[in-house]
Amino acid sequence: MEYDFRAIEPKWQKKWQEDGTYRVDVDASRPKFYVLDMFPYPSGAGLHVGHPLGYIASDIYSRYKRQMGFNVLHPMGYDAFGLPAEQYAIQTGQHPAVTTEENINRYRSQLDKIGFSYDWSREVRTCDAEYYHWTQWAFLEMFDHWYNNKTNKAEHIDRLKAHFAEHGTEGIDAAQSAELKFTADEWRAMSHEQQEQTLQNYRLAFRADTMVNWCPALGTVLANDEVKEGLSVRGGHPVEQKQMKQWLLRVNAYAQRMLDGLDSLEWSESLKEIQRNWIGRSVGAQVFFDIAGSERKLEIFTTRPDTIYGVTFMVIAPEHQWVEELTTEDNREAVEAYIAETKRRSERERIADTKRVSGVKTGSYAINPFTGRQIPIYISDYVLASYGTGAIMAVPAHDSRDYAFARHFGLEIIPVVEGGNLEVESYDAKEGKVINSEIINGMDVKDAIHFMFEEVERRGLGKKLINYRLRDAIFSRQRYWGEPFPIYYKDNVAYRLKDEQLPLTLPPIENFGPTEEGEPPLARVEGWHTAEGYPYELSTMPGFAGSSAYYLRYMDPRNNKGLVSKEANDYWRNVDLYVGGIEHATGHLMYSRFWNMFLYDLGYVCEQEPFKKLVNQGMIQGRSNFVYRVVGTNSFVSLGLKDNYQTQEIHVDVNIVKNDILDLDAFRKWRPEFNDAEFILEDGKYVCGWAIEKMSKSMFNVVNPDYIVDAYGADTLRMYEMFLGPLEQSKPWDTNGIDGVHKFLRRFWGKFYSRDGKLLVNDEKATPAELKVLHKTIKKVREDIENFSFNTSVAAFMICLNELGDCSKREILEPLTALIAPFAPHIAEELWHALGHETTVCDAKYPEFKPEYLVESSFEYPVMINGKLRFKQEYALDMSQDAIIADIVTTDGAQKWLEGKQPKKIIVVKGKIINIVM
RNA sequence: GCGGAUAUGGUGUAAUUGGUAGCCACGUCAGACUUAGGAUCUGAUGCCGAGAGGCGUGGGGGUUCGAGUCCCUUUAUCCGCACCA
Repeated sequence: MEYDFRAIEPKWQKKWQEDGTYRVDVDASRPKFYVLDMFPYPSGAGLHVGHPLGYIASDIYSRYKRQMGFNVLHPMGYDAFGLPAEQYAIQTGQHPAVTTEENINRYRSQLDKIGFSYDWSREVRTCDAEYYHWTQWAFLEMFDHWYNNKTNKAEHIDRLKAHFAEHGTEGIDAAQSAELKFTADEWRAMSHEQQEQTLQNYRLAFRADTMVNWCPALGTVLANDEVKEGLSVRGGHPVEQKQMKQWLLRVNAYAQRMLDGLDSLEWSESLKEIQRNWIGRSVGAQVFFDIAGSERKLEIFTTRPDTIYGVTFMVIAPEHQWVEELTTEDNREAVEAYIAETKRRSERERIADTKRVSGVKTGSYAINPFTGRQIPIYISDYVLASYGTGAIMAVPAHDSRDYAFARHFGLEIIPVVEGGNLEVESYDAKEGKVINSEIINGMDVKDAIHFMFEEVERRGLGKKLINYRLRDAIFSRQRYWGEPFPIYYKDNVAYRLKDEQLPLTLPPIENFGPTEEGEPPLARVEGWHTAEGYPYELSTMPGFAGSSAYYLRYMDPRNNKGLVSKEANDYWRNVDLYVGGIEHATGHLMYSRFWNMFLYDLGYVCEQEPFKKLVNQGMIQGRSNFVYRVVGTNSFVSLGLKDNYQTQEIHVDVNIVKNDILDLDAFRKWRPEFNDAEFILEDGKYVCGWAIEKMSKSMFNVVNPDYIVDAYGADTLRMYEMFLGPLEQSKPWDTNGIDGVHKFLRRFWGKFYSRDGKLLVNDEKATPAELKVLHKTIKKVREDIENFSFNTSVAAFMICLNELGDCSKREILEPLTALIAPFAPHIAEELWHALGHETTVCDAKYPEFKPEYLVESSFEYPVMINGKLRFKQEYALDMSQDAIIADIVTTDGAQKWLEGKQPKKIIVVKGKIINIVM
C-alpha cells in the first residue's frame, strides 16, 4: 500500500476538528504551557510558504509539550484592523469588513491544510466589537491613570486630583509631559476646563499638541516605529513633521521598567539590544544657562558636564519655542529664512545630508555658568527639537558635530580633555585627563563627569537627569478602519464613556477617504455623537492597539465581563513561548510590554512581562527562476549554453520549474506569447537560472503552501520547512530538496506496510543494536526540540531509518511514531491507529530516553586538555570506533600520570592521545 | 559613524561544544530492476593528484599536543540604530 497522503491528511484533519482534539481548558491538575504565534494580518495576497515557518515550529513545540503532559494553550486569530484593507477599500469601494472577512476565510483554509493544533474555539479578531470592547476599555483605564514615580506604578487619577486639591504639585513626582508647579489654591482656582487641561499633563492616555510624523499620502499620523528613513513603512510615502493635537500613550513612564525587564527574558541578545537602543537611556545633566539681558534661562541636556569649560557656543533647534524671543532685530530676516528652508526640507532630506553644515545666528548670548563668558546662541537643524530639551551646549573640541559647526562658522575651539589632534578632528572619547577647566583640572574624564553632576546641583544650575530616547506613542490615526475612541468632547474638554457604554462600535460608512476639510472619515458619519449630542473623537486607534493585549484575550476569549478573568489569568499567566518575526522588535513587542505592565500595576494580570521566551524565525526569501530568450526570437536557451547567444533574462513562474528544470509544456501554456516557444536544450533538459530575491508576485517566485500540500502533503511541507536550516536564520525558499523529505516519509510508511498493503509490524524482540538506534534518536530529537534545532532533528529521523534497515518491530516503531508525531502529525496518527491504538497520537506519551540502551560500559575517563587530565562522565558512544589503541604513550604528562596505572585503552588519533580509558 | 550577527563542498547544512571536518539531504556520476522514468534500489562523490600523497572551514597572525570552534587582526555580507548632545 502506498503512502496516500491525499487521503490520510484530510481524513484526520476532519476527525480532529469533529472531536475537538485541540480544545483546551483550565485544568489545575496539570501544568500549563502557553505557545503563541504572532497572529497574522490577513492580507489579500494570502499566505505564502514563508508565513507558516514559525507556525510549524511552534506547532511542533506545542505538540511535543502536550505529549510531555502539559496542558498546552495554542491559539490563533487575526490582526484585522489596518491600513491595507482601508487603502483597498478606497480604491475599490468595497467595505473593509467584507474584504477582511474574505481574506480571513482564505487564510483559515490555507492554515487548516497544514494540520496545526490550534484551539480555534478561542479565535479572536481585533475588528470584532466584542474584542475591541477591551481595547477601548484598556485605553480608558490609561486615561484614568497617571504614573507615580515614587511608587513606580500607575495610580488612579482621582488620587492625583485629591493631592492637587490639598497640596498642589508639592510632593508629586509623576511621569509628565512638562514640569508643572502650582499650589492647592491655584488648583482650586482653576476652571474645570483648566483643570482638565492640566490633568492631560499626567494621564497615561492623554491628548496633547505634539510634533508628529504626518504622512500626507496616507492622510494620517504615524508612530515612530511606522516610519523609516523619513518614509512610511507601509507604502513608502514621504513623512513630514507637523504640530498636531493627538492622543498619546505615556510609554515613556515605563522606560526604565521596560529596560530592566529585558534581563529576565529569554529573548535573543540581539533583540534585547534593539529594544535597549530604542529605549535609549542616557544619564546626563540638565543645566540652565543664563541669557544675557534676559530673565530666561536656556535649559540644555548633556552627558558630558566635564566639558562645560569647553563650551564656546550654544545651539537650539529651529523648532525651539524661544527662537522668536532669542532672535535680535538685525538677525530676524536670516533666521526666518533659515526656518522656512528647514520646514521645506523633508525629514528624509534632512537625514540624507547629515554632512551638510548649516545654521544661523540668533544674535543673543548665553553665559557659561562656570567661566562667566558670553557665548553666542545659534540655530541649526543638527539639533533635534524632539530629543532632550531641543537645545545644546556646544563643545567643539569634543563633539564631532559641534566641531564641524565651529569650523564652518569659524568659532573658537577650546580643548578641555587631553588627546586627539584638534587640527583634524574632535576628540570624542570619554577618556583622558581634563585640562583648561579650573576646578576639575587633572581629573580623569570619568571622575570629572561624576564630580560635575554634583557640582551642577551644588551650584543650583540644574540636576542629574536620566533621559530616554523612547518617546510617548502617538495613538490616534486619521483613518476609518480601526477602533473608535470611547471619548466625546464638551466645551473642548475630552470625557470618557462609562464602562457600561462600551463597546463604542465602528459605524458603517461608504466613503473611506478624508473629508474635504481634511478631517478623518468618521466626520462623514451623521449621528457620530453621544445621545446628548456631544461629538465623539473622529480619529481611530492605531494598528498596535488591537495587538497589544491579544495574548491575554486568548486566555478567556468569550468573557463579556472583563478582558480576562482572574481565574483564567492566574492559570495561564503569560506566554511561555512566543514565535514571530523580528520586525516587531520596536513596535508590537514594545507596546505589548507597556500595555501588560500597565495592567499588571492595576492588578488585572499577574505577570509583569507578557512573553517569557521569544524565538524569532528567519524570513523566507524567494528563489526566482529565469529563462533566457535569444534576443529577437521566440527561442529560449538553457542556462549552460546561454553564453553562446545574446540573450534576455526573463523571470519565469517558479511553480512550473522543478529542480531548476523547466516544464516545457507548462511554460508554453503559461502565457500566450510563449505558445510557440522553441527551446535550445542541454542533455535534453532546459535548465533555468536562479537568484535570491524578495518573495513577490512581480518576480513570479511566490510559492503557495497549498501547492506544496497538494503535491507532497502537509507532513512533507512541515518537515521540509524545518529541514531547510536553522529556524532563526533567513533563507531562500528552495523546493529542490523536498523530494528527500518526502522520500523519508514514504520509507517510514514502508516500515509499516508492504507494497501490497500487508501490515509488516510484528512483535519480535528488538535487538540491542536496534534499541540503541531508537534511543539515540530519542535523545537527539528531544534535545533538539528543546533547543529549537528542528533541522537536525529531521536529520536524526532520517539517520534512524537508514540505520534500522528493514526492521518492522513494534517495539521500535511504536515509540518512533510517537516521537515523530509533532513533526508529521497526519502520518503519525494514521500509523498510530494501524498499530491498534484507539486514542489520538497527540496524547501519546512522548518516548523517554533510556541511557542504558546506549551504553556498553559507563565510566569516568580522563581527557588530556592543555596538558591537564580532566575527568568526564560520558556514555561510551562508539568512542573507540576508528581510533588506534596505542602501544606507547608519547606525551610526557600522560606518561607521568600513567605511572603504575593500568589503562584499558589509550586512544590515539594520528599519533596523539585523545583519551585514556581506565 | 555606533551596535549586533554571519562566513564550512556544486547547493541547503552538520560537527559529541577544544578531540578523526563535511553527518543528513539535494545535485552529479556509475550500476541494478524496468517497455519507459523526473519511480524504486545499490554504490561513489571536499579539492589537487594516475598513485603515494598533499591541501582544505573568507584572508593573515596567535594560544594549544590538538582550533571550524578560543584570542588578536582584516575583508565581505546581512540586520538594527543613526545629527540622541
